[in-house]
Amino acid sequence: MSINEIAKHLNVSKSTVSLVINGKAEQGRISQALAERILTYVQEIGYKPNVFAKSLATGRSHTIGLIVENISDSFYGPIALHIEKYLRKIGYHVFYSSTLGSIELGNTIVETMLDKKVEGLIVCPTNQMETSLEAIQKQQIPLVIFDRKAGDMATNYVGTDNYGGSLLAVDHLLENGFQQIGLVTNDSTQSQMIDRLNAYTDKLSQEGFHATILRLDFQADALEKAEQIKVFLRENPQLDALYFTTNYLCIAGLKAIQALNREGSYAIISFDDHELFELLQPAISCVEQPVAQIAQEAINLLFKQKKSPDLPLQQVIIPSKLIKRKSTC
Amino acid sequence: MSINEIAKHLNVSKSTVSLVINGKAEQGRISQALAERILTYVQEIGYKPNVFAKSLATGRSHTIGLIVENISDSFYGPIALHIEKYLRKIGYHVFYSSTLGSIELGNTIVETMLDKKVEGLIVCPTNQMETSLEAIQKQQIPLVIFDRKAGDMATNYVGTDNYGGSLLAVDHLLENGFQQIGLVTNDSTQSQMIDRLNAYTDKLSQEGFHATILRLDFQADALEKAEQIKVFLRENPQLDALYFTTNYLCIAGLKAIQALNREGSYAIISFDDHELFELLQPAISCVEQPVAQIAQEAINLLFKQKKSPDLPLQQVIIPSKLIKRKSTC
DNA sequence: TAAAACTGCAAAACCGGTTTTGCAATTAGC
DNA sequence: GCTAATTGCAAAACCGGTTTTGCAGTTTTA
Repeated sequence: MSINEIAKHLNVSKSTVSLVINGKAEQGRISQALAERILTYVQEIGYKPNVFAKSLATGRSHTIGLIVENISDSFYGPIALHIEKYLRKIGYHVFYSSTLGSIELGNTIVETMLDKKVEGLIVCPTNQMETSLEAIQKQQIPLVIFDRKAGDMATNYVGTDNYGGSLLAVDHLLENGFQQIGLVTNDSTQSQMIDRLNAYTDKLSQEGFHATILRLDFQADALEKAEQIKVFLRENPQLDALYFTTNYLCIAGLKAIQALNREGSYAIISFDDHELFELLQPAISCVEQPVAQIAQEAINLLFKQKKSPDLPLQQVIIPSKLIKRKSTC
Repeated sequence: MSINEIAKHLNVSKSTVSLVINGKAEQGRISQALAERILTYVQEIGYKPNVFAKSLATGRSHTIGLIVENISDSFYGPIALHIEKYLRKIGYHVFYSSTLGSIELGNTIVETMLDKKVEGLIVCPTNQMETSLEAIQKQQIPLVIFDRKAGDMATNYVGTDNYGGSLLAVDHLLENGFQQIGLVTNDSTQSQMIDRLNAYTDKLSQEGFHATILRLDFQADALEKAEQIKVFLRENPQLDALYFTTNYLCIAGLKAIQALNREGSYAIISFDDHELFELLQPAISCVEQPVAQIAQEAINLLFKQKKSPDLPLQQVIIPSKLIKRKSTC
């Protein structure tokens, strides 16, 4: 059933029907009697306007795009949930895509999202995504970056205080008397990883302790990572504590420790919480990122920019929290 | 830049441009020389057809909808990842939505997905979703249900062999000498839960053992569930083994056990694996659902129906696998 | 009481594509 | 050498909405 057929059936013009349906009867000077007749009929047949035609005429898609590294990850999943839940309430739909850290994929994903005419994008950028992101800004499409910065581009941004959170982790280990702290991170140049790493090296050099760092291949799978961690642990028998810069690295590390039968030999702390960390023996302390808050701030920024495109770009840094799970650590 | 402007600039008609762009130059009897001239210009200016206009004209959205219970869950997340990854390759985009088990939400989500003109739907149904699902079928939109059945509706369906998988779990406990097996499930009437429960009660009654069942409020949060499990464990001190019908119930159960200081007192098995189950002490055995395979089968069924709408509806049951993680259990 | 303003709606223009039809010019067929 | 078929493209119709304009008929205003 189209608006044309409705108009024909009621012997009115389709412009009249359109105005009435969209609550613009008054502005279109349609009499109340006619408006009611139209509304009644529309209700009766359960008319739903064709979304393609509507979008074509209005230029609006009521859709936003969410680009994350991996939707099945325990950090991005809850963010995706929150975003969709909130946006649905205000009449938006969400396209999602996972870059899996691939530069190439990241760029094509941005391109196809733009082709789909999303009204806004919330993006966890891959490396070298700047050109694509600039294309978004050039098209005046609201954009919020989260989790890590996109090079040194000026964008709206939401993230946790990675440096500060990382300091909390290192301090916590030091306060509990651990001095041989190994850091396990990946080799990416992403800002959040750099920040976490820097806090560690700064603090250790400041205290006069030795920094022992393992940089894992970002693209390696979990098994390979665990293998490399095993080698690292064997080569550094002096370590009494391990700091993992993300939870999936920590999981790989725990598997490595288990494989070496060294359970309980290390004080362990991780950036990012995980559902089961509190159930492990001993439980794993961590620096927690407030996921719902990150998601909500991203939405806020996005709609702020939509409302006032000329507002200056904003950076929101959310403090992270230390969760202590053991007495010894 | 619109197709009209291109046509004007090249002094040709827009129909010619459209035919050439869509590779129908031959069928439209456009000379190769003109076709090349058009293609060159189109490339030069980087023209992208307006997706709204294209969809309006063709009736196609190249979009499918994915409705799950919770996108951030460790079962649905990987399914969402796989579906999006695969569909992107063949030029489709994916809208997602989480029902969170709410009947009301489930129905409105289906409605808005239909309004968006998705070309297909992959749905993990809530209770009482039948009317909405029938609306989908009436509109001839390809539909695949997964994880659980939608009442006794005839639909395409993909799921694991819940009864068989559940038998594997119970058998495994029995084979290892445990005879006082408690079952922790939720109170939903969803088919997959019923199947898992039935395998348990059937097997126990067949072996002449007593069934001890806790049905948790489906909507309760994790903390409440853990509390109820604590009560259950206190009231049933005879239990030597626990079978949880999903991994999140198992997690709640582990927390309850920890709170009661009864670690190691039970043989534990769970339906659905979890990233960290293998790291726990003792590690948790489970019945694993092959997530990627479920996702791929759902896609296959969807596109089969798209291709041949009159094909009979299909049910694909994928065998589940027992993962043994301890010597004692 | 004639010009001005307002009322209530239809008609038209527009959004940007796809697909069918039509028509002059050329080629083929006999 | 005249008709029929084919070529190469333009023009028109269509998808289904929104928004602006136009135009009688009525009511106000001076």
